[in-house]
Amino acid sequence: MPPEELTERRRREIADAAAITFAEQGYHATGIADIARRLGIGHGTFYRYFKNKRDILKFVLSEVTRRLGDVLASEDPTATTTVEEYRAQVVRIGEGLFELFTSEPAIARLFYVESVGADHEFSEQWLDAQAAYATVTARYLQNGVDRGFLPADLDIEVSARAVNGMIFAGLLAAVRGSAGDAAERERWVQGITRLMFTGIAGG
Amino acid sequence: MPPEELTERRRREIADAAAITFAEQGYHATGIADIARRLGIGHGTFYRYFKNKRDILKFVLSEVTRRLGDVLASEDPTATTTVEEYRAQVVRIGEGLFELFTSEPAIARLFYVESVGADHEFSEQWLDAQAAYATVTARYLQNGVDRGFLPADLDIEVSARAVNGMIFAGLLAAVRGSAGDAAERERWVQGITRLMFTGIAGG
Amino acid sequence: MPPEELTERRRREIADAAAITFAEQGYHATGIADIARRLGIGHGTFYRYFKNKRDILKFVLSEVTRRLGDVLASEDPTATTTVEEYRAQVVRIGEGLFELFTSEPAIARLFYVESVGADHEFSEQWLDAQAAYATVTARYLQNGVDRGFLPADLDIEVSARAVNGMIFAGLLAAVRGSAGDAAERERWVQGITRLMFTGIAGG
Amino acid sequence: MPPEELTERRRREIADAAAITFAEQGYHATGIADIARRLGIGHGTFYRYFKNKRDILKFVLSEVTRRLGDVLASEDPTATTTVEEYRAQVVRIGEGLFELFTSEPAIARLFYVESVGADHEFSEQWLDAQAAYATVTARYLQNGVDRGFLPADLDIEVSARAVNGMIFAGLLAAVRGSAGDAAERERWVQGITRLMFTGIAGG
DNA sequence: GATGAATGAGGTTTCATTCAT
DNA sequence: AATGAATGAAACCTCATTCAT
Repeated sequence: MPPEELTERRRREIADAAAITFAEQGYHATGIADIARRLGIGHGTFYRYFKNKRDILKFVLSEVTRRLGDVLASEDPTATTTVEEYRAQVVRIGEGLFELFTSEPAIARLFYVESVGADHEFSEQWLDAQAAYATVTARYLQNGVDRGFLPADLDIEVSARAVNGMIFAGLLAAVRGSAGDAAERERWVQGITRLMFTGIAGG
Repeated sequence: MPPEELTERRRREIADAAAITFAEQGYHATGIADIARRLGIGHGTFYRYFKNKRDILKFVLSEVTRRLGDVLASEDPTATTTVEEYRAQVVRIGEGLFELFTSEPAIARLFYVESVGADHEFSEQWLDAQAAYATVTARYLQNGVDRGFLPADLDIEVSARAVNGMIFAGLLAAVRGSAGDAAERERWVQGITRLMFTGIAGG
Repeated sequence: MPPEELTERRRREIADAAAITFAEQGYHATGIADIARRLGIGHGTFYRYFKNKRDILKFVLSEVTRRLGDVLASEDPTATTTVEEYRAQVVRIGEGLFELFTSEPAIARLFYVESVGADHEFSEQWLDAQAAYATVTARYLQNGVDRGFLPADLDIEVSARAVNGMIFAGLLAAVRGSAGDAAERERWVQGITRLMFTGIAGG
Repeated sequence: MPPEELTERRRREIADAAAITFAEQGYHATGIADIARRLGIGHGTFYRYFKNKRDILKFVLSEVTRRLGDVLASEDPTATTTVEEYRAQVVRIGEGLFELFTSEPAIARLFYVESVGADHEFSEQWLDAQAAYATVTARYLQNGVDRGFLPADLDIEVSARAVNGMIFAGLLAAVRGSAGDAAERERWVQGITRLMFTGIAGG
C-alpha cells in the first residue's frame, strides 16, 4: 500500500475512534488519551494525524456533511414534474438519510448533539449548515411551484425550514436508536412524508 | 424583604447573568469568574447560591422548561372539537412560543445550542425533553382523532415528533434573530401551521 | 497591610524564588512546579501572580536592569573635570556593581547566563542591553574628551564597548563566587581601573 | 572515499546545519526535525551520527573551541621581548579572531549566545572556557613581566580577565554584524589594542 | 454574607528518541 | 545506511471549587 494511502487509512481509523468516543462520552468529556486508548496507540500518535482536538471534530463533521451531501445530491431537484414523482423522491431521500444515520449511530449523535455546542464556532457552523440544507430543500419546492404541482402561494423559505425540521425530528429518533429496523424506518418515512404532503388533516 | 425572598432574588439575578453569558460565549467557554464579573460580585459568592457550574445551567434550563410548559399549559389538549378550533389553538401556542424565544434570545440559544452538548447528562435530558414535548403534542393529535376531526389512521407518535420538528425549525430562526418583528413572526406561524394542517401540496 | 502591597510582596517572593531556581537549575530546566515547591505553594498560585514562565524571567530581569541602572545613575557623567575625578567615579561605580552582583549571586548568574539564550527575544534584549550600557559609558568618555582630560582622538564607541567588556569580565568572577570578600573585590576594581586608565603597559 | 571519512564528512554536514539552525532559532527552539529538514534528510538519520541533541551542540562547540585554539596557538606567548612585538602579536591575534567570527557569524552567535545558557553543564563549560582563555592570556602577560617589558606589579590574573573582556566585547559586535567590513574590523582591533596597552588616558 | 487567594486535578500539546522496515 | 512512524515523558496552563478572613 502506498504510504499516502496508509496515512489516509490511519486518519480514518483515528477519526472513527474519535467519533465513537465523542458520541459515547461527549466532546468535552473526551480526552485525546481516551481516543488513543481505544485504538491502543500512544496519544502522541494522534498528533501526527490531527493538529488538535478541534481539528478532529472538524474532520469528522466534514465527513458527515459530505455523506449527507451525497445523499441529497443523489436526487435532482428539477427532475420531477408531478407531486407523485416528488413524493417518491422525498421517500428515497428520507430512506437514504435514515440509512445513513441508523447504520452509524455515532454520526447521528455527533451531528445532532456533540457538534452543536462544542464551541462557538462549531455552533455557528451548525446553524449555517441548517440554513444550507434549507436552501437545498427550497430548490425542490421551487421546482414544484414552477412546474405547477405545488401551490403558487407556498412560502418556500418557511416551508423549506419546516420540512427540514420534520426530517430533523425523524432522524433524531435514530440518535436514540428507536428507528433501528426496516419496519420502524418505513413507519417514520411514511409518517413524515404524509405530513409533509397532506398535513395532519389531509387524507 | 424577608431573607428567603432576597436569596431567591439573588439566585435569579445570577441565573440571568449566567444565561446571557452562556448564550454569548458558550457554556464551556464561560468561567464562573465571567458570570461574577458581569454582576460585579466576587466569584466566591456564586457558590453561596449555586452548588456548582452545572447546577446553574440546570437551574436556567429548568426555568426555560417551566416557561415553555406555561405556554403549552395555556391550552387544553382536549378542549377542541373541530379542526378550525385546533388550528386556532396551534396558532396561539406558536405565537406564545415565538414570543418567548424572540423576547429573550438568550433563552432560545441556551435551549437550542448550549444545553444540547454541555455534557452527557444534559444531552440525555435534552433528548428526554424532546420526547416529553412529543407526548404533549401527541395528546392534541389524539384528541383530534378521538373527536373525529383528524384521520383515524394518523400515526400519532410519528406525527407528533414531526410537528414538533417543524416548530423547532421555526423557533430556530429566533436564535439567529431572523424572526424579530411581528410580521416576520406571523409569516413563520402561518407558514408552519399551513404545512402542519394541509401539507405542502394542500390548498 | 493593604492588599495591593500584599500582592506586590507576593510577587517579590515568587520572583526571588524563581531567580534562585533559575540560577541553580537553569531557565529551561526549571519548571513552574520547581519554583512553587521551593515556596511551598501550589503551582496554580504562581499563575495568579505571573502570566507565564517567560513573564517571570522578564520581571526578574527588569529588576536586575533597574538595579544596575540605579548604580549607574548614582554618578553624573558630566560632573568630572579631571582624570582623577573620573577615576574615582569609576571606582565607585565598579564597587557598586560588584556589591550588587556579589551580594546576590543569583542576579549575576541570571544576567550573565540564564537570560542570554533563554529564547530569541531575550537574546536580542540582552544584546540591546549591552548596547545601552555602552551608550552610558560613552557619555562618560565623551565628557572626558570634551573637558580635555581624555585624548581627543579616542574612539569613544569602541572604547566604551571595551571598557564595559572589562567590567563585564570582572563581574563575571562574581558568578563563580570568586570575588566574595572585600579584599578580593578591591583587587578586581583596582586591577580593572588601572587597565582602563593606563593599560597594561602603563605605570 | 573510505567509509570512515564519509561518516566524518556527514557529521560535518549535519553539524554545520545544526550550527546555523541553532544560531537562527536558538538551541531550545530548534528541533532535530528542523536540522534534518534543512539538510533534506530524515530526522532519524541524525541519530546515526550523533547520540542526541546535546551531543551535537557539544560537537559544534568543540569545533569552535578548536578553531579559537588554532588562532591562539598561532602565536607563541614567550616569543616576544618588547612591548612593540607583543602589541603586534595582539593585533595579529585580534585580527584572526575577528576574521573567524565575522566570516561565520553563526559561530559567533553560538559561542556568545546559544551555548551560554543551553543547560547547566554548558553554562559551566562556558565559564570554564573563559577561565581557560584567561590562562592563555595570562601566559602572554607573564612573559611581558618576566621579560621586563610589562610592569612587575601588574595583577596578571585580573588583567588577563579584563583583556579578554575587552576582546569579548569587540567580538560581540560581530554577533550583531556591525563589524563586517575590513575597515570596521581594523577600527575595533586598533581601538581595543590601544586601550589594552595605554588605557583610555594614555596617548 | 461576601470575598478572592489558593489550590491541584486534569487536559492539551511538544518533541527527543527509538526501532522496525 | 536511511527513514519516519510511533511513543510517552514532561511541561505548561486553566479554572472549578474551597475556605479563611
